[in-house]
Amino acid sequence: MQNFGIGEIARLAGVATSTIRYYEGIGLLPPSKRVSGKRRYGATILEKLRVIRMAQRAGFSIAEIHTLLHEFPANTPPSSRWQTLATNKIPEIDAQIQHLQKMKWLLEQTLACQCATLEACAGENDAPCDNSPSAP
Amino acid sequence: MQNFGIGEIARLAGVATSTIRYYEGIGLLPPSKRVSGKRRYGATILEKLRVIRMAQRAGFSIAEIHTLLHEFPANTPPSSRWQTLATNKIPEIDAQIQHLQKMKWLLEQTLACQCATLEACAGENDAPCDNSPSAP
DNA sequence: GTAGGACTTCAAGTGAACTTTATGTCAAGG
DNA sequence: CCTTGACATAAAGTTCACTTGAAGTCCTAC
Repeated sequence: MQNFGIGEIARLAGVATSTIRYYEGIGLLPPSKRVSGKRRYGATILEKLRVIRMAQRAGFSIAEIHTLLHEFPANTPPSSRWQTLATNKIPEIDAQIQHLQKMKWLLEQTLACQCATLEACAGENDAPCDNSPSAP
Repeated sequence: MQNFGIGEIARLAGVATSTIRYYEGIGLLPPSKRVSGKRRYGATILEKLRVIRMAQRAGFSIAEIHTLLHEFPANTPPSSRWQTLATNKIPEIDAQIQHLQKMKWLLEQTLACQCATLEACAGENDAPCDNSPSAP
């Protein structure tokens, strides 16, 4: 069953081989079986990579995914793991959506503007929100 | 009129002095007048900094702000400048909003899930969208 | 005259998530 | 026997928008 080389896994999972090695290096994936020095994988690695990618797409950082995968007591059911992280993440996502909607509103305002100078634009249209990426 | 030191401007504008020097270094702000080697500013710098901050909050990168400020023909009215960039930016923002909404949906799905393993979760809930930050 | 504070420059560091590079090993094919 | 290609490691590079550090200048106050 342990039949795939890293290149094949990378192609099947749609990631770079360097990414897989990197994940292993930071402990996101467990050290793989080796055959004469080379990594050999079974199909389960694909599911693990899919979990990682799904979590990334859900907005989790690598550090958070590490928590999700490895920092719960061994018998914690996945639903609890997700819930712990997701209940914190959803308000973050809501805040980001709000911020983007204010950005969009601001741009639509300025599209309609006829200010004589950029400075005048800035003066008339206040900052869209306090969720600026640069805000503390 | 050219009465403010960089520290005072930084306090008034709510940015760090290093940020102002950095902006000048990359050409986002013009080289300032010097008095015995030290930067001296008039009040217009505050408006320039406000334009920059507004543009950042509207989602523009430093490079895009540079375009906005310095890479149009000198007589281009500000409304045209904004429009050129904003019409490209708004669809980007829409895409980001969509992506975040799908992330939220995905998290809500997994909150309700009872999968036995994380891998099962990943298998049942497909990737939220093709707008992944890691997508090409 | 010296201590303090604000300023100067230039170079290097930060963080996230990888990618790229340099160098080396290994088995298979011609 | 030799080349090719996939793999290995370790270290350094990438991007963005700054920040931090080191070393020095300048003016004011005591």
